[in-house]
Amino acid sequence: MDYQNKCREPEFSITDLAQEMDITTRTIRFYEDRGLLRPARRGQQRVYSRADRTRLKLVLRGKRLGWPLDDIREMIELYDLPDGERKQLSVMLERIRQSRHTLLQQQEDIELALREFDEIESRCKQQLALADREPTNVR
Amino acid sequence: MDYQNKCREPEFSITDLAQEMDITTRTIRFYEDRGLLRPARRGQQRVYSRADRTRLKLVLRGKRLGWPLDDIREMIELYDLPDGERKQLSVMLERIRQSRHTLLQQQEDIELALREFDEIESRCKQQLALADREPTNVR
DNA sequence: CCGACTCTTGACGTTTACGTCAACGTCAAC
DNA sequence: GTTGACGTTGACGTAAACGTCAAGAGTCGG
Repeated sequence: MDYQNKCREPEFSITDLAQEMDITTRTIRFYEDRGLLRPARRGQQRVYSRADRTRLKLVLRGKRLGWPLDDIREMIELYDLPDGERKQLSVMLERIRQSRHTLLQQQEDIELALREFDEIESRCKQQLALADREPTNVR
Repeated sequence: MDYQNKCREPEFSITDLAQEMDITTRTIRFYEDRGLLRPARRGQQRVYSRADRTRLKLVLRGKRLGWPLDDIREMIELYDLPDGERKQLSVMLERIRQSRHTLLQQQEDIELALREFDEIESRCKQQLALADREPTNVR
C-alpha cells in the first residue's frame, strides 16, 4: 500500500487486497475474469482504487449470502451508474425489485432459523440441568 | 399422495415431494446420498413421512441461504435428538452458537444491502422524474 | 401376458468457483 | 549480473451439486 502520488487517493496491490479480505490473489483475478472487477493497470500490473476495494467487499458480501457470481455482478452493476441513463432505468428498478425480493426471502429464512435455534438451545440447557442433578446416572 | 392406511399419517412419494418443492427426484435422491434424508422403504421404493418432508424443507431453506450441504446436514442434525444425550450437549450448544453467528452475519449483510437498494432506487426515481420533465432531451 | 408407468441404482457429464502449477516479466537490492 | 520478491497469463485439476442417460424391477389396467 504505497501513497507515492502527491494527492492521496489510496492505491492497493492485488496482494494488499488479498490479505485484507483473506482470499487468494487467484480468486481476485478470477473475479476480474468474470467481470466483477476492472482494476486499472500500471504496465502489466493491476492497481486497485478505493472504489475497486469497495466493489470487492460487495462481492464478498454477496458470497456470504450464497449468491452465484453472475448474480453478484448484476447486483453490483446497480451501484455503477453515478451519471445516469446508461441502462434503462425501468430495467434497473425491476432488477432492484428482484434482488430485494431474494433478500427479503433470505431474511425470513434467517429469522425462522434463529427462532428455532432458541428453542433447541433452551431444550438443550434443560437437559444439561437435569444431567447435572443426577450426575452419574448415564443410562 | 395416497392416504390408504386407516390411521392417517400422511405419506409422500418422491415425485410428490419433488413437485411440491419444485426440485427434481434426482436432487432428492442426491440429498439422501449425502445423508440429509433417510426415508423409509416399502420394498425398494422410498416412502416419505411428514417429518421427512419437514427435513427437506429445512434443506431447501439452507440452500436459499447458500449453505453447503454438509453444513446443512450438521444444522438439521441439531433438530434430531428428541430423546436427548445422543450427542454431547455441550458440543451441540457450540454448534448452535456457530450457526447462529453465521446467520447473524448474513442478517447484517442483508440489511446493509436493502438499505443501499433503497438509496439507489430513490436516485433512480429522481432520474426518471427528471427525464419526464425534459422529454426528448436525451443527451 | 403386455405395454405403460413409476421408481430404482449406477455411470458419466456439466457448471461453478476456485486451487495448483508452469513459464515468464520486472524491478530493486546486493 | 543475478537473485529474490512480486506479478502476469494460461493450462489443467478438483470439489460440490446436481443433470442426463441407461438398464432394470414393480405394479396396474386391459
